[in-house]
Parts: sequence; structure tokens; C-alpha cells
Amino acid sequence: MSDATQIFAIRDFNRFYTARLGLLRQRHLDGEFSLTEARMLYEIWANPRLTASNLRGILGLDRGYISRLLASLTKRKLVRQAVSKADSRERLLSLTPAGEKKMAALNRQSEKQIEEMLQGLSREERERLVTSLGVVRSLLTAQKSSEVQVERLSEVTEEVLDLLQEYYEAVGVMVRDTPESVGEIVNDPDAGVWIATLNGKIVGCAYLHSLPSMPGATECKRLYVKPSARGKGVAHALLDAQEAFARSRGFKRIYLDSKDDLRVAIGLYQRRGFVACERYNDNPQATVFLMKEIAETSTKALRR
Amino acid sequence: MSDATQIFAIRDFNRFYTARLGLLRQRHLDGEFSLTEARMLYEIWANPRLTASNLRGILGLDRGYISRLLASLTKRKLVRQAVSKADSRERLLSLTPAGEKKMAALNRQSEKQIEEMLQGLSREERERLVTSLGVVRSLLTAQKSSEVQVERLSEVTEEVLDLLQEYYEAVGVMVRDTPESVGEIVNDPDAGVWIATLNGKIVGCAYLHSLPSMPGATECKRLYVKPSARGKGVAHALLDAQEAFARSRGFKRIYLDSKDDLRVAIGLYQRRGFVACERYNDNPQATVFLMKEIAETSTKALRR
DNA sequence: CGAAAATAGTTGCTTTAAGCAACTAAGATG
DNA sequence: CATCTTAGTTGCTTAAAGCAACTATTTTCG
Repeated sequence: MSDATQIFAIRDFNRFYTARLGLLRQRHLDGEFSLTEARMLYEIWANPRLTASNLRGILGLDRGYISRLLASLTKRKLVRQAVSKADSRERLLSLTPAGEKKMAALNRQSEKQIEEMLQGLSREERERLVTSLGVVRSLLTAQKSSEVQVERLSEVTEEVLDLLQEYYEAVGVMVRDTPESVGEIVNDPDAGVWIATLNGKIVGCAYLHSLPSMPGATECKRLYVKPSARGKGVAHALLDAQEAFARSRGFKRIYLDSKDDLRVAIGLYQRRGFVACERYNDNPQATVFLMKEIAETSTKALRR
Repeated sequence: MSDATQIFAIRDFNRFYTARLGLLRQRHLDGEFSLTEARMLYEIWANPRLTASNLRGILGLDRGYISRLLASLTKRKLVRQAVSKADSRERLLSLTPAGEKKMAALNRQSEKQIEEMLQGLSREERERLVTSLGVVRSLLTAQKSSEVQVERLSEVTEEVLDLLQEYYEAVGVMVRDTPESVGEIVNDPDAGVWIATLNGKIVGCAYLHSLPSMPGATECKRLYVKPSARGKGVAHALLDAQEAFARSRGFKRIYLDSKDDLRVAIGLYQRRGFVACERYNDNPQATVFLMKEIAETSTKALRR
């Protein structure tokens, strides 16, 4: 297939898919929210501790406009703005219970729309659809931004402790890591802490530590990316580094747990080849347990 | 994979792809045309004899707004509006030479953007991308709207002659079919004229006639769908019927010719499995020659 | 056939989405 | 401490698009 034909096929698909999704429409299916408002609600819902500036980065809109929309959503009691303790200029955004409810309704609507789209497809055809979309996505995500740097930590710094603290606050756990507790993992030759930097600034972290009760297995924990740095492949870069490390140490499987409402994160894990497994720990917060085989064959399997 | 997981995966893809398209779109605003203007120019370029009402159906915009935009494009000498002979309320839209030129520039721009998107993908990966998009598209197009009805003509009516006339005008050929000339094909047991109706109204037609010089081959000609009925699977329905007929008569291949600037049509043929072949006639207007094997194996081949 | 209904398009007016720029308040820098 | 940067707000403006009332043709149907 010639280049020109390929490009035409892609443009053609874009037009087709755009029409299919009904993008370009202004109002969300609902009527209560503009498309932009709905996107804002979604982002606030999906990203804890988001700020207006983060939203600006994600949505690519004017500061003033975002400020006004947030004011409106706040006045409608759907969004809360809490002044950040760390920086009192920032307002941490979250949904009120009423906002959560609306968001759930929006999600249901959008799910219904997709169900309609799937109407008339057999079970097998649906599988093919999802697989093909996955292929497209992984191909187009492949180009990683080179600004993201990941390294295995060799020394515990204040900055890293701050980031961990942010993670604990985000998940609502009342723990505090000390230089000693982190140092222990950092110095374990079969475990470690990875940090990701974006343009020199630390934006994400993840632990890897072995599971003594399960030989050949290691666990990824405390994977966290700052809201402002999401969607840039930071989590992928961290997991890439951890998988390479785990493979080099002879581990066969990586485990991790999550909560079922963290769907964005779980989707990401699944795209990387993680599959559901049995509960392997007694963390009461965890409701989803995933595992990935990291033996050499796994890459082949992914290609189908 | 559970239903919920599938739906989530699709929503997730939609968000991802929307963001990707958004990046492409943003730049579109750099120049002279708004996104809507560009879409309008595209539709006028791709669909001969379009009217403002057709545009309204395609773009889903307000009549008044479309009228104004068309007036602006006309004033800028990019679009021509010719009063329709058949219905003097309608204005048939077409691009002026200057408009064609702008359209070509827009196309180049958009192709360049997609090239950038493909940057970093190997030849093989690009093939996989296009194939996957094709799978997605064919799965989502599968649900044909049941309102489209296709039948092989048994009697030549005024209505059919009018539609054929519209086709000739659209392609700029000065031919006029008579009841006799059409009747000849209609009564040929190995050929025929198919017509498609949408909600009872005739909206498309196509000839099928054998190629005496090429045994086992038949040719599709005069495939035409009214602008107002495009994008509803009418052409697919016509070709489906013709292929079934051709197969039943023992034909092995269907040929057709086209012009290389009718990219939408050619894209459609390619998605159906037509592949480029040698010039098989001396039609001076034709620049593209396509052929499809319709032996039983062909469906398997399509599935890959 | 001719009156009423439908369709194609135009135009005046209004709403909505979103940007720009100037401003305040709080932090970061040096 | 003075300056520079960042987060967010607010007044003003522009661009995109809808609504509704209007004209000019067709179509329909009693």
C-alpha cells in the first residue's frame, strides 16, 4: 500500500470515527452540561488533587475561561475547591457528592451510547473491535516523549519523600515514610524505588519489592504520577524500567493491586498485558489484583 | 473480557483518539478557514451537486448559519452556487478553480499532519495501523440501516432515467439514456440495473454488464448515489446485491473504473476488497482500474 | 385545479464558547 | 528584601452557532 493511500485511509477513518462519535457537537448528550464542562467533570473525577492549572494543560483552554467554568460548577455545588496547604495559591479540585452523582449519570450515558454502537455485533466481533482499537492505540502511543527520564533511586532525598507523601494523601492513607524506611528498599538489591523526572522535575515514583511468600514474583507498589504530568507516558516509563529490572533479576511475574474505581489506571495495566489474578495480599483497600508474566515470551504474546 | 471491561476499553480509546485528533485539529485553525469552513469545502469538493440542505444533513448545523458561511465562501470566490434546473429553490454547490486550489492546500496540510503522526512507525507498523483501522471501520459500518432497499430493476421508469441523468450531469458526460438503451441491459439475464431506495425514495443506481472480451468477468458501471443519501451505506448495499448476483451467475471477478480524484469512492472500493488492476478499457476519463475476486475464498482472504 | 403544507434558503437578533489582557495574591529566586 | 514567576480572577471582546420570522418555490391532496 502506497504512502498516499495509507494517509488517505487514515484521514478517511478519522472522518468516519469523528462522525460516529458525534464529536464536534457542542452540547453533551445530556443538555445540562456543555461538552467542555463534562470533560472537566471527568478529569476532576479521574484525577485526585487536580488544580485549575492542571486542567488548563489537559484541556488546552484559556485560564480565564477555566476559572469561570469552575466557578459555575462550584456554584452549582458539583465541584469543591479546597485551598492547598502546600501552596495557598492553588485550589485542589474535587467533586461533591452531588457532582459524583452527576458524573455517574454521565458515565452511564456514555456507556449506553457505546452499547448502542456495539449493538448488532457478535461476541467475537466485539473482541475483534477491542483488539483492533488496542493495536491502534499501542502503535500511536509508541512514540514516547523523550523528556521523561526514569531512574532507580540510589539515595533518598526530601523531594522523593514529599512525592510519596502526596501519594499517601491522594489515596487517603495515614502513613509517613521516613528516610530509613525508604532507604531499606532502596538498598535491597532485589527491590527498589524508581522515580520519573519530566524536564528535570520529579513527577512520579513506584516501588518494586519482592514477595517472600511467592517465589519468582515481585510486586509493584505506590505507583504515582503527579496530576500535572499525566498522559505523558510517565507511568509507562516507570513500568518499563521496573519490568526490565525484574526480568534482569530473574523474576517471572509482577503483581500489583488497585481499586476498582481507578479505571484509568487499570486500563493502562491491562494494555500492558496485566491480567486479573487471585487476591494475593490482605490489603483491605485493594479490590483488583493483577499480574503480568514477564518471561521472554510475553512480548510475542502481545503481538498476537 | 467482560462487557463492562470492553465498554471501558472503548471509551478509553475514544478519549485517547479524540485527544489525538484534537492536536491535529488545533493547527487547522492556523490559517484562513475555521474548522467548519474547511469541512464545508471538503464536502463540496467530495460531493458533486451538493446543496445547502445536504450540507445541513452532513454537518448537522443550523440552516441560517450554513447559508451565511456559504455566502461568505461565495463572496471569497471559493464556492459557486448555481440555481438547480430541476428545482429552482436549490443551489448546486461547487468549488471555483480558486476553491479547488485552496482545497488542495488543505488536503496537503492535513496529509502532512498525518505523516507526522506516522513518524516513528516502521513500514510494517503502518500497515498494521491501517489494517486495524480498517477492521474497526468495517465492524462499525456493518450495521446497515434497514431502510435502504436494493432491487434489480425489471422495468424502466421515468424516475430511473432522471437519476441516470443526474449521474451523467455529475460526471459531466453528455449522454442521454433512453428507455430502450436501458431496457436492453435490464432484459439481459447476465446483466442488469440495480436501484436503491431509502424510505421508498430512489436514491442510487448501478449497472452491471458483462465484458465480452474477458470471460468470467463482469463490470460495475454508473454507480451513483444522490448526495443527500450518502454515508448511509447505499453504495455498499448496491455492491452487495451486484456481487451476490454476479456470483450466482458464475462470474469470478468484478471490474470497475474510476477517476483518481474520487478518493472517497476509491476508498470504499478498497475497503470492500477491490484491488488495482491493469487498464481494461479505453475510457479516456478513467484513471483508476479496480478488480475484485468474488470466488468463495475472497471473504476468507478479507478476514486475514 | 387551487389552497394548504412542505421545502430551500435568507436575514435580523441572540446565545454560547472561548480568548485576551490587565489585575491580585502568593511563592520562588537570587 | 526586591524581583520574577505562578495560580487564579475579572472585565471586555470575538467567533461560532442557534432561533425565529420571512420569501420564494414545490408538492400534496381534497
